[in-house]
Amino acid sequence: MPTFPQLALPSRRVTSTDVAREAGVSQSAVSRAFTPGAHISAPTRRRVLEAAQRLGYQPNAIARSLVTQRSGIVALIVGDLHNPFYPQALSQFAQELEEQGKRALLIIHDARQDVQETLNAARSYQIEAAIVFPTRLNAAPPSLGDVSRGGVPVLLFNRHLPGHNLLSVACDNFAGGRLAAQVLLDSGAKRLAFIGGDPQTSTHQDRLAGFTERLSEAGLSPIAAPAGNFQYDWGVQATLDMHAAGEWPDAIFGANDIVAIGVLDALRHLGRRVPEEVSVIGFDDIQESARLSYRLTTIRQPLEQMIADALQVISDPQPASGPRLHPGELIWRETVRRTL
Amino acid sequence: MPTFPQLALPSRRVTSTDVAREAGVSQSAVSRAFTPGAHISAPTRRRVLEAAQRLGYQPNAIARSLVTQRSGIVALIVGDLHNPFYPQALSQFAQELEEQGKRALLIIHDARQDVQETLNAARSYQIEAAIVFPTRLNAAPPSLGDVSRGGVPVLLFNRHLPGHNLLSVACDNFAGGRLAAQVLLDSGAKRLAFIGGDPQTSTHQDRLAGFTERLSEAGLSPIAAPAGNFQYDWGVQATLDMHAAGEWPDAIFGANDIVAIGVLDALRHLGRRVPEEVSVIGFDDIQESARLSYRLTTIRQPLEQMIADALQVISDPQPASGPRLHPGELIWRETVRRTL
DNA sequence: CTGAAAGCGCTTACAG
DNA sequence: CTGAAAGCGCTTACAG
Repeated sequence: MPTFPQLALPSRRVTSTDVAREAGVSQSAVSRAFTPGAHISAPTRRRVLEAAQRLGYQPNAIARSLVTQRSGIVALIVGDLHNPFYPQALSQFAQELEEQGKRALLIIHDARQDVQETLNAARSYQIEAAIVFPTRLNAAPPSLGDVSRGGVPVLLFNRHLPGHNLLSVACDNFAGGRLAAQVLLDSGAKRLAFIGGDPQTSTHQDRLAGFTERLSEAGLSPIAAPAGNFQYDWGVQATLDMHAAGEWPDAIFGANDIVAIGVLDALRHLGRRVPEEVSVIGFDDIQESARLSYRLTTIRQPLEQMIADALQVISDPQPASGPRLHPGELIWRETVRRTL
Repeated sequence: MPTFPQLALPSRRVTSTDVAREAGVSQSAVSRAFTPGAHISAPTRRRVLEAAQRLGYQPNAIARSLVTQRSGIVALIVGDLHNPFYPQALSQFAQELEEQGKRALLIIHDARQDVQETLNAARSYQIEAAIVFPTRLNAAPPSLGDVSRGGVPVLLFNRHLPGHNLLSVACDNFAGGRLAAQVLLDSGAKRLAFIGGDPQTSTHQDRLAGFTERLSEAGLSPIAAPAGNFQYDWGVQATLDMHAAGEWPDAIFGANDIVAIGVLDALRHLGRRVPEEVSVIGFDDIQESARLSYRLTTIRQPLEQMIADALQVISDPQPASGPRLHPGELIWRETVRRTL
């Protein structure tokens, strides 16, 4: 039979039945040939695989999902990607998922709509779990718990919702806040400020609480602790505002790295020397923080551990009992004054 | 009938048949109630929707895909997310896709494996199209075309593969390179350098070719044009290397913004003043470029247009006839010397 | 080990 | 407009 080029025709998709015919076996056999633990003889398997190869057969994961009731799809729900921390986390998640033979459905959640709706839309794809990156998610959508009761585990990453019994994996922000205070205190700082993020988030609250607690143990309290959001522009503006107000700290704890970087840029703009006049410390350890022009001292979130933990939790969801916390690690660079 | 709380039981998933029973209609009716253009009377529709509401029914998109042969899934394949340009593009794509009622499958492509394999894995999910962000993809996988012949349009975003008839949407990099040269020439530059990206990519090649062409029209040629990759560290290193070699340009065209930002940081590190001693121009206009401490003059890629175009192309794929090019736009900021 | 058959949860002609 | 029925492409007991 001569072969005709089929450039114009949309080639009909080839199914297991086609392969069965080609290989001279039953359709069940070809299914078994593609199912890891199945009972099938080596010769049969080989014939099937060869036939599949010839025909360009690829099992249909959609059909498989329908019968196995497992889609292999995990939804990654993210608000926005302005903070570089999230793309980093996102891509590591997707990569890990792939290594487990799963797929990541990326959903950009519009802050204007209800998370619940977003989750529902995802649920129709029979997702096995949803990981929520609450970049813009402040308050607790009361309905969020429903989904996890509906059989699909929902995990909040990098945040927890006090009072809601959701799965969550986060950095130990309270301890991290304490650590930041400790480092700054050790450097000799006396007038410390906190430039907050979104005040409704647990990340902001916990970091601030830890920071304040440690300060009070030293008989101090923050000379300022403005809250805003977790973005660069806010770090710049808050610093400029402080300067305009004449209230001048000798150490600043930025709620996260991107805010701290805004602080650094504003400080440079104002002509203040870091760390000679002001020490600055951040939180996250995003890649940018290591750059030549920042060299930001910061508390690193153990992303890899957190992701591994999150994946482990959703694959074997237990009733949540508070957030799962991972300790942050101090990364010494050049924005905090060395003790003499 | 009393209701029992079912906290411990994984609630069986409710199907259209359950809803049909609850509403006292046929299963077909409930399907119609959820199909936009279907013929169904308003009262029936309402009864179905109410029953669905009571039962918490959500149509199963997997089952629907199987019969309609349309999954509504578009694969977004990305190498790495180091260049902030990609997360930006990625999230805009996902958002647009959602607005069209589609879903984004995020696939992180490991540079060590064949793109073809990645594409095949995606294909098993019956994706309707694949958008490839070739962050690390240099050479042309010869098999790439197969997939597009297999019925699934594959579109390269922000790059094209000369000699391969793939769908592709990109910025007009050649014209952009010319524009960069023009701007620098107008500022009075005489000794111009290009700090390249990955030399195997069309983005690098086209930008360099346009740049060089315009220079030659002015009777000049680049005093240096080292190639490396599209990352920050390379921008730093290339600048430091130039300095060490004593070859000093009065204007630098960075292959993309993140490289140009590396250049800027290195220049600051070396104590060279921008733009007084050296002008710098980039390409992309990523968000970072607007920051207080960079204020990078650059050629903006019209991301929104490019994305809209890409989506339009994959929804109605025509035989590719070369890349679809969008003109870049000059964004004036503060790293190129103003003409006197 | 292998095949025939049922069934996953939908959509969509086909009759009425 | 509505329902009964076939069928999308698989997996998986059930017999052999």
